[in-house]
Amino acid sequence: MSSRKITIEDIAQKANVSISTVSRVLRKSSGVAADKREAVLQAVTALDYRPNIFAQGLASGQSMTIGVITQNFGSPFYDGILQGILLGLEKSDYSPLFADGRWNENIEQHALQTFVDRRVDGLIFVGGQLPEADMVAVAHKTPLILVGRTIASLAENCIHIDNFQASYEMTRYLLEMGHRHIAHITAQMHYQNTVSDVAQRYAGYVQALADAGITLDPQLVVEGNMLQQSGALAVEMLLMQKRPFTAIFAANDQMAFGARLALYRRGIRVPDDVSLVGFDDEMTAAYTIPPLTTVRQPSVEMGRAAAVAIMGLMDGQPVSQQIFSSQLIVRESVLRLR
Amino acid sequence: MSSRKITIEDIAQKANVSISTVSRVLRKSSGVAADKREAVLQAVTALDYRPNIFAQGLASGQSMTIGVITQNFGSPFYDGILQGILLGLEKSDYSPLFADGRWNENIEQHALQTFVDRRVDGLIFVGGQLPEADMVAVAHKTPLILVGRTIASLAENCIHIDNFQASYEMTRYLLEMGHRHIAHITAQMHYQNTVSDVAQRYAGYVQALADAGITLDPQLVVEGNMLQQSGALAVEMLLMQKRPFTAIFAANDQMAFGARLALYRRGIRVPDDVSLVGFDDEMTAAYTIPPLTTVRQPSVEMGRAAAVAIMGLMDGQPVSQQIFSSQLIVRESVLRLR
DNA sequence: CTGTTAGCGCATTCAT
DNA sequence: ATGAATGCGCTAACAG
Repeated sequence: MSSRKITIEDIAQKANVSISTVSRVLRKSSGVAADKREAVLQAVTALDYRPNIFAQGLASGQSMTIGVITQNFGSPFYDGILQGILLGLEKSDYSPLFADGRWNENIEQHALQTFVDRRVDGLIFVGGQLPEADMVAVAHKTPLILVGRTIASLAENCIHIDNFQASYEMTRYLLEMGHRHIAHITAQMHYQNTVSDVAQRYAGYVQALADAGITLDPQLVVEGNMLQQSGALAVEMLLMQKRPFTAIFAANDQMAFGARLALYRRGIRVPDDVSLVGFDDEMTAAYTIPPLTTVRQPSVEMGRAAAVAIMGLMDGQPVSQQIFSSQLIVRESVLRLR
Repeated sequence: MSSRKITIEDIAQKANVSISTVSRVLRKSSGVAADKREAVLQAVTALDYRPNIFAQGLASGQSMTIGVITQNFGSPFYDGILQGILLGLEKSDYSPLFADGRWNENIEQHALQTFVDRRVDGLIFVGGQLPEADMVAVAHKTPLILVGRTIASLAENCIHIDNFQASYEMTRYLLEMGHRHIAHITAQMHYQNTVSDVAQRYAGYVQALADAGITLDPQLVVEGNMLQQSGALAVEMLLMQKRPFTAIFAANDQMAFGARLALYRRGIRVPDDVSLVGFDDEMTAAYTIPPLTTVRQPSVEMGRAAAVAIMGLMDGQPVSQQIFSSQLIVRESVLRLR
């Protein structure tokens, strides 16, 4: 039912030029007489010509695709980044290819291999588990940008916020609201993908307390795994210790949600009895009861920046490290102590 | 720094066979002498040969990719489906290509065009806005599977739950709990020949009421757009009408979250003053205050089924419609009326 | 069973 | 500025 695929040759004929001329105007390359260019363009639309991407790739070596390796479709923060990447690439000629590493190094490695096979022109890692050495090796062969993860030797290629600073500010906020006993729900610091982020958030919390002349109470620091349920467990642990506290600072919103539920189960009111804050400003944070005070990372903007950066890299432009600023989102989950 | 790309020819030489023999063993096609096959395989691993996907595509016309058009990275339900698709494709030779239609027909159309240009071998739509006619036209040219949306003339290609039934059961549940005035937050149900999921949910609600001998009060049905905020607005509208109701059934969890917040703002307790239920069982539904009663769709399984189905289609196997069963998840957001 | 050959559609020298 | 020719790496007849 479908008419034969129309090729560059068809339009060359219709425009009374050679195929190379057609190729030229399509590739926007060197000068072509205005009239001929016009004729070509006309033929293109007239015949609804669609270049064969395989032929293009074969002949040029470029795929016009950029590979994006994420860790978890469904994680609001990461999804924001994906949206940003999509937006950033929207009006370019590049298409993104996505893969989900699922927090698993082997799967990630496999995804990477697939991308290499598919000859992606550029690579964006959103988070990631691969060892630094591997990343450096990859960066050596393919333009690469990292979002939400920082690797010292690839600092130029990283896009992220200052987690230490953001955490410091959040803790300061709590202190200013009169809180003195602030619990912190963190996560394994050696869990690679989140290591830097979480560790820095912990460090910011510690520093803010220190600067306020408050001695850190190790018992008020409990460890979760970034998922909701662990936030609930963390609260249980906190409660069991019978160590008084008036506020809980969870290293991410998901754990804050879990904490919120555990408090509810215990009949502990938020923020009346205990204040609660998170980190990430997930979509639902604004719709929890009460709305959660948290830190917003400009994920969409970061994603878009990643897209722009990778295109720059592929164009051979030098890239510079980009640190975005975060924003403290004050909502109603914190009580001001008198 | 990179040694010349090694091609099929290199391994042909090293294995002392012709390139076509190499191609044969790689393509797993017709018989090849065991020893030669072995030699080829050995050479392949020895040289770490990677077929050029463009050349393959150009010569064979196949891209070994399947395009997935979703509507919203970040929506838990859809993301579950994506995960399932990823799982289902994992050990096949196909790679998924993703695009986000963002509930916008134009963007979706654009994504589709991109996929066509990239010569995807199959297409999976997760939800979608495209008119039925377009979908049928597409299905005519490319194997296609639809998840989370039902189109009558493409019934065989659809994977979904029985939304009518699930909604009916949810409404029955509310009725059994003693509720008589049940408000429903729905969404636009456009496209004449297409009964959207939302429309079916509405229908199930209506039918359950009818079967219980209750006259539908049109004022208790308000329309949102599936996003949180619209759920909040819906509640405001409901409240303004001063029509009494004891329960709210939102067509999806996101709107239920919004509704929850609006109720909180008005000082209306859940479930003490009004019960609230949603649909989809999003991740956070279990962590809202109080935990939300909702309907679970087996999204991951559905995604996997989609992957299997599309591969079957591409193999020319006949496909049969698949209806998954949903599950009513009873949590604490519903009060039993005496 | 296996080698030879002819394209697949386009980018790119190389001439003109 | 433009046309002709070459080849990208591989698959698929086509012969043996």
